[in-house]
Order: sequence, then structure tokens, then C-alpha cells
Amino acid sequence: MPELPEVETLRRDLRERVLGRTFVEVWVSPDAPRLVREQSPEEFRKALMGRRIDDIGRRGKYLDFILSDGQHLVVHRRMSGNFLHRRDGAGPDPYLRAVFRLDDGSELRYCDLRKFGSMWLVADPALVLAGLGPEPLDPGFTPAELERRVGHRAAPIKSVLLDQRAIAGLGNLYSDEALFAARIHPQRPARSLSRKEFRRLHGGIVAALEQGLRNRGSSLGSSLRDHVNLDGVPGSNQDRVQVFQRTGEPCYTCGTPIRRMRLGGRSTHYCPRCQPSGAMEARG
DNA sequence: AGAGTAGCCTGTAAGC
DNA sequence: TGCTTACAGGCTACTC
Repeated sequence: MPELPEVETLRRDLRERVLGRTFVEVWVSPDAPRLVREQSPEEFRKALMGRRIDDIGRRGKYLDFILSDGQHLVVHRRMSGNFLHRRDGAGPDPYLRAVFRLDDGSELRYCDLRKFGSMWLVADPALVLAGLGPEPLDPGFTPAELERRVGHRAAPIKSVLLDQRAIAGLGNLYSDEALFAARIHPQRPARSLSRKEFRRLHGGIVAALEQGLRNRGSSLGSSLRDHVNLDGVPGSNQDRVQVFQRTGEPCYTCGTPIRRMRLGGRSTHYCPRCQPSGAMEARG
């Protein structure tokens, strides 16, 4: 699923490929009525035509295309959204929901099997992005900042990590990986964590995200459903995860079978030995 | 205010 | 074999 490393990988690839290009035609599938949020498909098309892509940013899991008229095309891929960059005349792609033809003859195609993805064309991106928590890879994101933002909450730490208002960009995979790296049980109430544990958790979050970035993201399902790059190629971080979707397989650190539990409505994976829940062990 | 959960979607896999 | 059910998870909207 696209989390921070997958969206950032896409942002970097898009900058290489489409920066400075101009939209010459835009099509939105009538089969995706919820994709464009702020205007009708026709208004969306007219507003984009002739606009140039001046820069591409990211905030949490949102992409931000900054256009030559000052407008922002903000995109969230949710679960199964992918951009593909195709030359003119390339064959069809399944689950195609929108096409952006560019002035070099290429096409930016948006494919999304589950149709959860969203696009907003807005003058002020804060309309969409306000309320997001800090960027976990920014230098200003420190263990103290993490503790200040979530240290009072009674919910399980795993649920809090998924809350985009607390920290922007973590999803199910990188939350589980960060907690394993920090040796913290996912069910621990956030407010029960010690200062030392917040330091470990901060390090775990940064390490999990940076590993994902180094491996160009994680791609777990088939390429039709999960993250791929502009050429349809998956990332490789799924081969390096420690706990995510490894239920029953031995922990790489201690050999104990990885367990799965349900938390915050999500599957949660952890090592019961490396991530102890008891008060005695938690002090470690 | 904070916590928990149904619903949005579609495809895959497990169970009977 | 073929049907039904559970599951996958980011986010919003809703309830308590």
C-alpha cells in the first residue's frame, strides 16, 4: 500500500519524468465518480488543460503537483492507486481511471483497482492537508516532539501511529516495522511509554521509513493491486520486512513465530518475545 | 475529546 | 465444483 516511502519514491520519479511538461488533454473515467473531489470531470479537465507542472511535492501520503497558474493538483492513492508513464500509443492498462496527456506525447495514466483514490484541484493545498501531523523524516521531528504529540493518549500505540493527525505518512506496514525495531508491543497504551521507549520508537520510525525509501517501497500483492513505479515495476522492501505479514514465520532476531492480532481495525504483526507487553519486560 | 467501527471498493483465498 | 464469507487497508463519517 502506498505509505510515505512509496509516495516519496513516486514523487522523485515523477520529477525526473514530467517536471516542466504541460497538460494537453485530460480524461476522467465515468466509472470513477468519486475520484475528482472539488469539481465536475469537465471543469477539472478545462482547468488543467494548458497548465504546466512546475514542481511536485509530498505531504504525508499526499502528492502535490504545483501548476503554472498557482493551482495545486493534490492526489491521494489510498490503497491501490498507481501512476504509470506511457509513451504515445502504448497498449491499454487495466483499471484505468484517468489519463493526463502531456506535451511531449507521453501519457500519465492513473490506475486504481479499488477506486478509493482522490484528486483535489485547489488554490490552497491546506484545504486538503491541514490537520496532518509532522513529517517523520524532517529534522524537526524529534523524540521529544513524538512524545509531546502522542504521550498523553490512552489508545494502543499501534493505533496512534496510524493516526495521520499524530504523524503523517505511516500506514500499516511501516507502523508494524517501526514498533518491531523499537521493541515495543503494539498494544501498549501510548501514554505508558517511557522517555527511553519514545526515543527507541522515534529511531524505529525513521529507520523503517528510510529502509523503505532505499528499497523503492514495498509491494505486497499483485502489481495490479499494490505499489508500482511509473513503469509498473514493484519495489523490493517487501523482501526485507521483519514482521509485516510474516505470521507464523520465525522472527529473524530470536526465532519465535511472528504473531498477528487485530488493532485499530487492522492486522498487526509482532514478535511476542522481542516486543514484550508485560510491565516487567516493558521497562527494558 | 478521544476511542472504536462501518462503509467505501474489488479481487483473492479459505471454508463448506 | 461452486457458492459464501473473510480479508486486505487509508480515510471519512459516525456513534458512544
